[in-house]
Amino acid sequence: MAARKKTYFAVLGLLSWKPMSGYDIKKFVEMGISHFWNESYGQLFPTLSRLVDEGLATKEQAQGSGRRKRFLYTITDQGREALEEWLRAPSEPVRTRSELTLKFFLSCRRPPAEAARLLEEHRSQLEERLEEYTESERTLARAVETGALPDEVGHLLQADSEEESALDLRPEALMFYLTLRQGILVLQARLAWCDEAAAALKPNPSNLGAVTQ
Amino acid sequence: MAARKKTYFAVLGLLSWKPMSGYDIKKFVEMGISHFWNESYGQLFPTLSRLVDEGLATKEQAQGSGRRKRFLYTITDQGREALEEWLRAPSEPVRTRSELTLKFFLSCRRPPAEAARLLEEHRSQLEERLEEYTESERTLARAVETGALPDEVGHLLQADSEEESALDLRPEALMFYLTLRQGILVLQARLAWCDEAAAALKPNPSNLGAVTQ
DNA sequence: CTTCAATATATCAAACTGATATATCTAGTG
DNA sequence: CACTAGATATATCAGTTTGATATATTGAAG
Repeated sequence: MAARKKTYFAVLGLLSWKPMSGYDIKKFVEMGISHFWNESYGQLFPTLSRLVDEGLATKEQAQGSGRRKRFLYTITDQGREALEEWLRAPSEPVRTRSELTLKFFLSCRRPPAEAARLLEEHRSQLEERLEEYTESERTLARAVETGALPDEVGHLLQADSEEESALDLRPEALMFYLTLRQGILVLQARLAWCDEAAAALKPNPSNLGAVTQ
Repeated sequence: MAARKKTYFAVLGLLSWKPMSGYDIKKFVEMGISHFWNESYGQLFPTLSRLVDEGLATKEQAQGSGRRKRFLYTITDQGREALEEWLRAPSEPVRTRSELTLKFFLSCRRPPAEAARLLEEHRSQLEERLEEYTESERTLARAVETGALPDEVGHLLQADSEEESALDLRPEALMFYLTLRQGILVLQARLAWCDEAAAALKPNPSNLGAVTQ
């Protein structure tokens, strides 16, 4: 047997916010919460079918833009119960697989330039992401007070019925903001590590003091 | 098609340090580098077979403790070439799936106590790990200067031939130390986030100033 | 002398990834 | 107006990874 059906409950959780299609969910995860979660189509569609089979969600045909087919999935009461149970259950710690850290580690007995190069690659990867996150952070900090989420995720959460009063999305905005802050803090920590590691590997190891603090 | 054979090259990389058995590799990863990497038996044994099939490693029967069967895998020249190529190739960024962060995010419209409880669970999970890491850090900081790695990993790296002069493992110790530092910095960042998030969710949101910095 | 933990290899179902196939509609370009 | 690129939308598949378990031997502790 394998694993704990993370996708299964993740999807259920997202449906508890709003009925969505498979495509919507993918976009939502990608645009909104990719710093701490991810889903692939290959897992998404089978999972949605399974949720329907097991009575935790319902599937209905909806209007896609134009004449495209589009299936909206809605959580059921039974689904909400299952979700709550999962929310209360103990959670797995994060498992990380960092290819760059592994390569760095392995470069131990190789020319010193190699470790340095890997740290540079690592740093530039992190900086690129940090820039994106910092950009989002500004938008979200405003959204926490106004409820105006960026459209990529906002349009999925807004009430679809025409004239209805717009939902107040400030609670959601706060969650987007806070979880993004986590992403930023972790990135900054990783960047700080790059500095530390680079310093420790500098040709002249006057660093030995620094290394042991 | 899927993926980039990370296990394949990870195993090859570890074998480039020292010939090992499947069990050794598992233990090495678990004891030594689990803060940034992990491998499961289910992937390890098939991968080892494949490395042998493709000429990147050789398999030979060796003496297990007592009369147990034990297979030692040794990297070949072709293996070293393939490894170097991989080391130079661009690397995938880390993808994280944090169950606790997801639950926290989803708890948006639920009783506030729930988000608080999840943050507490998160914090205690992180603190537990941080304690272990901090313990290791002390040992490794010493090992950086003496080369005396903790036995769990050290015995795998020491020359097996009886009277041979012991290898100087200080370069390896430095890598263990530095990558562990990464793990510590990231844990600390996550803990700092728990504080930040808890503060932002405190009943009286005099935090709005704090939230927007 | 028995039971427990460590050593050691191996396999499997289930979960997950990354790529790709298919098709429709929208907007912009020449 | 025709063409094309990109967004919308569902779906599948091979390859990768996980977590659990099966099996067997040995060493140490009680």
